[in-house]
Amino acid sequence: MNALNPQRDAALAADTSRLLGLEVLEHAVPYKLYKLALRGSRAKSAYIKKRVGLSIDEWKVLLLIGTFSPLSTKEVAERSTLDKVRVSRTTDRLVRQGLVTGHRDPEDRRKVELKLTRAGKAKYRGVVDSLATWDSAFVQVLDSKSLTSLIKLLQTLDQRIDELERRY
Amino acid sequence: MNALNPQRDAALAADTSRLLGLEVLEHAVPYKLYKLALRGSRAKSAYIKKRVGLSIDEWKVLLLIGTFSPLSTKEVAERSTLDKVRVSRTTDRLVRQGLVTGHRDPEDRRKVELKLTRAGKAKYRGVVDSLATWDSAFVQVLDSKSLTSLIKLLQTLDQRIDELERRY
DNA sequence: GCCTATTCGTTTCATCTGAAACGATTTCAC
DNA sequence: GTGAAATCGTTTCAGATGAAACGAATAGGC
Repeated sequence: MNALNPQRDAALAADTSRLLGLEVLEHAVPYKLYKLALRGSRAKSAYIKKRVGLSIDEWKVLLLIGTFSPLSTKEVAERSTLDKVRVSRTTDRLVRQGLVTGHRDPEDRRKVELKLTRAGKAKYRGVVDSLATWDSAFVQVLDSKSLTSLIKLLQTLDQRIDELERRY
Repeated sequence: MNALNPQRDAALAADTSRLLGLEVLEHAVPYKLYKLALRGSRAKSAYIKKRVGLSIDEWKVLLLIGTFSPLSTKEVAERSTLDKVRVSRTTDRLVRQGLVTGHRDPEDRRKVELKLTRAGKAKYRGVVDSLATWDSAFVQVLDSKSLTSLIKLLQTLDQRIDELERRY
């Protein structure tokens, strides 16, 4: 496989006529970005699974409930990238593990008031601690200037997606 | 039932979230990175789906076969992020669409020689063109210096994952 | 040659997934 | 008030998923 060559990559990304499949797939920025994000997510999840024994969905939901308690199923869905079906199933699992309680809201009996149990709070602290450890270790390779620059670049690209979604 | 202490619990949660939870979930770099990559991938896939009518798996496999033809199922799996089961099912769909042929390799009758049909080659050009259009439009918001910088940052973080996987 | 181990691709099977349908409840219009 | 519409969370159902089992073919040791 070819050595990394940022300048050539940039040129390739901008020059349609010279593109072949290989370059598009393996050297284009979107591909690198996607692969990095996926790898990072998987590595972090494996780490958290090992330390607190929860799946991605589980610790995400637990984190939200622990932080904003009490929360309804819908509110958890809105604050995460999970849909309500998935949240419902995840909270069900958390309840069965004795980490979360889900009683009907007396104010509106359609809703469920999700709260952490004592055991849930202990898990919550474990999740928060693991996340903090991993995330800070992750970005520690970057000095503060690089980190600021990265955040700005990501934000720019995020806005770019808005534009492209409108255009195409 | 466990004895709850709402006031103390609320204070604890709020305090913890201010220190860690909230920042970790919504403001941390890994989260931004993941969200951007996911959004970008979905937007691009929707665009390609609209232009050439293929799913992500389908155009990825088509792209690899078109670029390295002939390729076996295993080779496609190795060059992509898909496992062999997934590749097998995807090629099956591509064959049924008349875009790919899969004859047994006469040299080694366990293997399948995957090649593009005439229609497959037309699709291939459509995929390449769509990818080039999207990818170059995507990174066009960044000047060449920013792009180079971004690529370097991504590479640094990718290596960082290697380190963290070894450590934890 | 012969027998075992390995490789390749497909199929099986138990699980996961989310759109749509659903019952229960609340809100709104009248 | 009464009935229609909307909201909330769960369940259903048809399709997707991948680890493991599988048959077919080849490679390697003797």
